[in-house]
Amino acid sequence: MAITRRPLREQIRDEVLVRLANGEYPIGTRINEGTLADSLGVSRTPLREALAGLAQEGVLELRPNRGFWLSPVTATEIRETYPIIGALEVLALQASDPAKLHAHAPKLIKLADTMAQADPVSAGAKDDQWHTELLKFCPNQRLLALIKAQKTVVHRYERAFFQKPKRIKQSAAQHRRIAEALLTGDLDTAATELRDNWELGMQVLADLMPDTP
Amino acid sequence: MAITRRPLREQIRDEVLVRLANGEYPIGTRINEGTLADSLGVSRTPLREALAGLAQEGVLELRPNRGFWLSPVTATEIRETYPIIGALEVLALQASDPAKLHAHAPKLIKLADTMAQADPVSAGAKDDQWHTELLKFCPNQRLLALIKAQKTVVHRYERAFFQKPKRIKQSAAQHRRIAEALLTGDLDTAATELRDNWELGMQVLADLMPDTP
DNA sequence: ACTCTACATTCTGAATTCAGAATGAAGTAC
DNA sequence: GTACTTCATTCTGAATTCAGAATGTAGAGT
Repeated sequence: MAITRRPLREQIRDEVLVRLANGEYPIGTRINEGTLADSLGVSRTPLREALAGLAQEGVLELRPNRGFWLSPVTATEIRETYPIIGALEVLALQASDPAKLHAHAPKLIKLADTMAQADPVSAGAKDDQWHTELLKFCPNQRLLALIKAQKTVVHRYERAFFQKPKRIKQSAAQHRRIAEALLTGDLDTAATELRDNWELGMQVLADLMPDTP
Repeated sequence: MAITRRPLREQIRDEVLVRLANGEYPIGTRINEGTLADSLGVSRTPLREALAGLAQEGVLELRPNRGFWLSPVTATEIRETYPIIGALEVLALQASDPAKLHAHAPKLIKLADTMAQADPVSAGAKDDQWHTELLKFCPNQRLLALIKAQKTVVHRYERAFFQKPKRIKQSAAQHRRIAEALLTGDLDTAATELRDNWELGMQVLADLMPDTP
């Protein structure tokens, strides 16, 4: 067995993200370090390190002498983050080997079709999976890490997006068009469609958010 | 007077970055937390928080049970980071108000000309200043913060780039062309030239680096 | 009744302490 | 003389403790 000596701080990070995704902490409230540390069964030191990391990524907010807060994500924040992810994914796509993308396109088409029939609960995971597959030939590891970090910030809002089955279909159709463009070797179209894919997410979610709290 | 109660961890971060920029710590060595904490006059707790933040950005490396290391930047890392910065700056440019860019172009041209005559020591600062001025109308604060973070990683290699006066001139000329494109409202050309500007930096620095240590 | 102040409580930010992993040196076997 | 093992030392990772800031409440004064 692979002896997993993962740093406590990383395990904490993952667990906190899971709890956030489950909506266990109400938005807009303060995180009580002591209470959370107790509930996790660890001390405040590694917990603070984990929270500080999440704050640096933008998942949490750290107010001086006021601790960590789950500030409600504003429409502004959505409008700022999604274009970043879009641009980074386009860059990752352009950095990938076109031949490999071409060979991989059929699988991406299949995955898109699977997603089209997914229910709102599992659609988010399918969407994630598709994007991961799309970028798996990108050799720029730093870029992939950065994309992952940015996605973490908005990850818990995916659920809201896929609430309406229509959007699942819409998004899956975009995925299909991207994959088809890769099949014909039309990288420019693929890039444009990919940007649009994130643009759609931005528009929908920004509209759902309170405007300027 | 504005009573500055800046968190210790941020002050430490800045001080460590200054020392890194001054080349006070030899590349490829381990950072001794205790020693550094003593030399800074603080305890290891906030120091670790600061170092963890730098590690997350990629300035340092954190090996499990081996502490923080100043791993030598490889050619690979340069080749991975610069395109990211380039893509993000292009996005920031495209998100800016064209009218404001147009009005600001003369100042950018002037700054470019100033930089063309700078010596290798001050050229880096001039370069930074120019890029800051270029992006100052970008309304996407998160994007600007991300760009700043990415630049931190490669910042201490700027010095090497501007060692040769020829490169200062080259870079300044690119800046001028970008500004001129903004003056005529040709945003596409400006974006392309901006990408090339980072491409040039990447090529030169990657060649200077040891290949695959 | 309302407001302002003083004080007690709670929580964060930082220092200190403790436990366990990694490193290096000494000693022994071959 | 060389290689392997054992043990002491050093350093990281985590827990605990301490100091000071923020918040909430009770009581005095108007």
